[in-house]
Amino acid sequence: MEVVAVIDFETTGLSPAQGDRATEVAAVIVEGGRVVDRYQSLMNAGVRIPAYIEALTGISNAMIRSAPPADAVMREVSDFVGGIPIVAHNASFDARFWDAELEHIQRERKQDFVCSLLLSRRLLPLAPSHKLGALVEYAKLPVAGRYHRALADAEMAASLLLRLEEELRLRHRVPEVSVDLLRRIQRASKAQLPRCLAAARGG
DNA sequence: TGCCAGGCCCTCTTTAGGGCCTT
Repeated sequence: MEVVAVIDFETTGLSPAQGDRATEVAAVIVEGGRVVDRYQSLMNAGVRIPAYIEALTGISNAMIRSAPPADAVMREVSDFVGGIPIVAHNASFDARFWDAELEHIQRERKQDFVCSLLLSRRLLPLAPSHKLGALVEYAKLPVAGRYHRALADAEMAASLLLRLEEELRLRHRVPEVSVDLLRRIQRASKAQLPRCLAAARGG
């Protein structure tokens, strides 16, 4: 598989359209079946974190007060990721924040997102839940740290991505897994999936 | 004042509703 960046945001809520902002971002570069580089930073966007989200993530308002400005962090992380494909767990969420935070620094996204949640629903249909934590447990992946911290979640989503690649190679006998194949799989309906995989096998 | 996300997916569906995910 080509080089990809797996990213994760912690935020003040669910919707940038409602004024929510990022509080932490992490990106890990996956190449040759392993994580080869990492970026992580808290970020101060000047928006108060609700108490229940402080409890969820462990990221407090005090921690954010001493964090670097959100704009500076977004310049760094978007330079770090560059134009390579981005993977995230429930990518529609992270893509909305990625786009909204880039807009604050007058930048635009250069690539599409791949969603490990949609891929897991296709490729690990028997998992009792497709939450990141539940998939880590189901697939017996290493717990990389505290859930709901950006770097730990990005590392675990990267492990999940590699597990999905392995599933395609070993169970579905796909000789070469590409980002384009992942995009086709996440777009495919359950009924279309067998044909999609057969085409990827070369038959 | 009242409201408050959005996309995917399933089904007792398509003239719709509700659960799952992300924080």
